[in-house]
Amino acid sequence: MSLKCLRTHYTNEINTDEDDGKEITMAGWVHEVRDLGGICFVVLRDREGLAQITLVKKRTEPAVLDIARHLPRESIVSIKGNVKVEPKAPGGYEIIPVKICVLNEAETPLPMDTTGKVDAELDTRLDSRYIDLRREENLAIFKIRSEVEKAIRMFFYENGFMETTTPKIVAAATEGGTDLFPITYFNREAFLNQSPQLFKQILMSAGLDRIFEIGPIFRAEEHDTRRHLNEATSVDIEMSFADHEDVMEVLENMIHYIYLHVDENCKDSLKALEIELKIPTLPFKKYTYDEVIEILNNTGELEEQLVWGDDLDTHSEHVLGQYVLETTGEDHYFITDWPTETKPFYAMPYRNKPEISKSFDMMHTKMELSSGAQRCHIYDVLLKQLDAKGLDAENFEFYLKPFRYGIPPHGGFGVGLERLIMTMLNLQNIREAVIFPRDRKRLSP
RNA sequence: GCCCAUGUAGUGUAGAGGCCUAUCAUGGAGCCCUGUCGAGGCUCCGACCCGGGUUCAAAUCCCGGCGUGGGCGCCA
Repeated sequence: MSLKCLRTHYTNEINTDEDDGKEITMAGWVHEVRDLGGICFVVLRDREGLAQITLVKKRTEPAVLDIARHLPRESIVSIKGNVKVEPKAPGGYEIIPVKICVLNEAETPLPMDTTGKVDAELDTRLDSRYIDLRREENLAIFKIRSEVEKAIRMFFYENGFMETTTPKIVAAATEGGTDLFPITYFNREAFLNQSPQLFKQILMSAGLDRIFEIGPIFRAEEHDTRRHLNEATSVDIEMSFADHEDVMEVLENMIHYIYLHVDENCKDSLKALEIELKIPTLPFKKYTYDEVIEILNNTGELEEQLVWGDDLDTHSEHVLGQYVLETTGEDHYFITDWPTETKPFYAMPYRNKPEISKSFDMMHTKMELSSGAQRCHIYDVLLKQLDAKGLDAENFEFYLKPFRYGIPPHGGFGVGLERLIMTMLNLQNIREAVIFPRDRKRLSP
């Protein structure tokens, strides 16, 4: 027997104009049971919403009524019945049940409330994600995240990019800058990769021309903040015969495309989250690093003046974000032309001004979302830059060799997907943007 | 890693030395009730993170541990 007979319709698939009187079967979770004595309402919930099952005492078989009245909340049921158009019912229809099949009874008490009557702390929610996602507004985040990833793929396929997958287990601590998780690989030491960077570039030498990847990255930093994860998702691209200006254009177009797609395709989820999307305006405003330093030093909001060569700390990022928002009304903007020494070795220095590089960060008012650059494709310069960062070229042999046998000028970026979701949906904690987040303290579930 | 805050029923909270046999909501069990509401009414059930200390007396004050939240650093 196929399980198809357990569900003919999702709760949002009833058409009140056509389906009145029709026999249907719905399956899902018992959201609520309200027994008023002579009449009893069971609210059934599935992924798409709620449906009211109405049992009138006088007209319902006692056995069915008895089952309904004693259903523990969140039990799994399949209910066969007839659709009755009823303006009083939420959704405009109710189901008059013929048969209630209890597929799995839930224990009580539940680890947390599913109806929105009682709040739960994030930690409690994450411990019981399977319950947490039964709440519409929490599931909505992941319905949107799914659409964001779909939009990213659509955008890149439409723009001539190939999707790739690169290894997450690597031999060497690649770029420097961040701590890596060491692992045992058979009897050798290995690491979880911090970024697909080096592999993306090798693929430019291979001639793949334009690639993108959506995949996990691992950072062993012991930071513990609302905007950091130890396992995150990176949207990475690399494109050949392109400079940093070309790359920034792709990035802003991608962000714009995603916002439009979500705005168009996630109306219910946005409503559940009470979010009105603010579509960013193209092109994004660009500030050079030099301009940023000057702007920040003129705000009078820094305790200490910045000097050329400083990286921006958290406070500076916030002050700058506010400044940009107030002067342009936009959340998204670029900071370009960073000092070469603040950027990784693979960033391309300007030929006539090697102390600055063809690199950029793409910022949101609240935090950095992306960084990218035109890459250095000149073997000798690359060696020099590795050396300047104190990195040993021998460890990068697998990466460097392709640069000797024909690699086009190229560039790319990486975007933190969770940060994108977080800023888009105004989430207060980045963990809300991951179903099962990994942070300094959390390794389960 | 540093700093600050915090830990009370399944969940979310009140309590700030004795009014604590610990508040309220939600939830669970039971009873009453025929229409949309977070339905309502009544009865009952269920908790002070752990270990020391101060005190006649500790949920409450102190110390340590652990957990959690936030900020910073670092990082994306």
